[in-house]
Order: sequence, then C-alpha cells, then structure tokens
Amino acid sequence: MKYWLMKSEPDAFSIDDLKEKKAKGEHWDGVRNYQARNFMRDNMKLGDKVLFYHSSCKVPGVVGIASVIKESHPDHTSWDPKSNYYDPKSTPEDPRWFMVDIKFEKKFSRTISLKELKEHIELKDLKLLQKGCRLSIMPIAKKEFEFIKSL
DNA sequence: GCCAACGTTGGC
DNA sequence: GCCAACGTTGGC
Repeated sequence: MKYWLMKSEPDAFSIDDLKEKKAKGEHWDGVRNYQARNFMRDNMKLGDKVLFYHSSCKVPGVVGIASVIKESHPDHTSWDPKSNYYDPKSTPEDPRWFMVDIKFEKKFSRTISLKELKEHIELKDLKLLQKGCRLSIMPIAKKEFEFIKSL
C-alpha cells in the first residue's frame, strides 16, 4: 500500500464535500500536470491512503484522510468543451488526462497547518515542504503519513 | 534544442 | 493583491 498527499482548494472541493459523497466517493478530475497525472495513472492503487490537503485558503494544511476506490481512468472533462478543464488535444479515443476516484475516510479534529508541518524535523523530507513544490499530488512515506496522523 | 514570454500555483 | 517558482508554449 502506498501513501499520497492530494491538494484541493476548499472553496472548490473540500474534505466536507468529499464526506458528503460517502462511499460513492468522487473522481479527482481536472489535474493538468504531467507529473501528477503520472502518479494517478501509473502508481495509485486501490486502497492507497491519501492525506487530504487544503490549499489557497486561510489556514492551508492537512485536514483528513481519504482512500483510493478506483484506479486510473480517463478524465472525461478533458474532452468536454464546456468544462474549465477542456484540453482540445485530449479525446475519448486518445485520452491525455487521467484520474482516480477517492472516498472519505476521516476528518481530523483540527487542521494540521502547513506552518505546523514545517516545525517537525521528522517531516523535513516531505515533498510538500520543498522549495517551489507545486505538485497537487505527491507520494509520501509511510513514516511521514503515520507521523502526521499522530499529530 | 534554446530560451523568452506567458500562465499557473499557492503561500503570505 | 503580490510575487517567487515553476511548467508550458512557440519562434528561431
């Protein structure tokens, strides 16, 4: 089993929105970055655990846990001209973008803020904290996952 | 293949 | 709203 961190802007889609989807979960559409796509397409497997991170908001940080319930499948919003995520180079015959489905597992009793994460030496290698990291999906070590969960 | 211009992310 | 740090695009 692998561990991941996924960023979402709570104004667009928050942990509470995911919670409302219950067991049905939600597909993680709209990723238009090749590195993040490759993680979803090639590496994310059923049952993998995900730290849900709120970005571009008042208190950015980790807010809960989700899990993968469906492995890579084409992101249909990429060939929908009406979608914000439309990419004319992607078609149903030759999809360029992929997504996984995740479902809510738990919400932490508090937000573990970015500021707090930075204070722990145990998390010094966390990709999220590396300078200039703009990846919206990144792998994290089991150690790091367990540590953050324990905070 | 280089690189300037442009667009995006995301913390602050 | 600012801006640093990237990623992408496209001319050459």
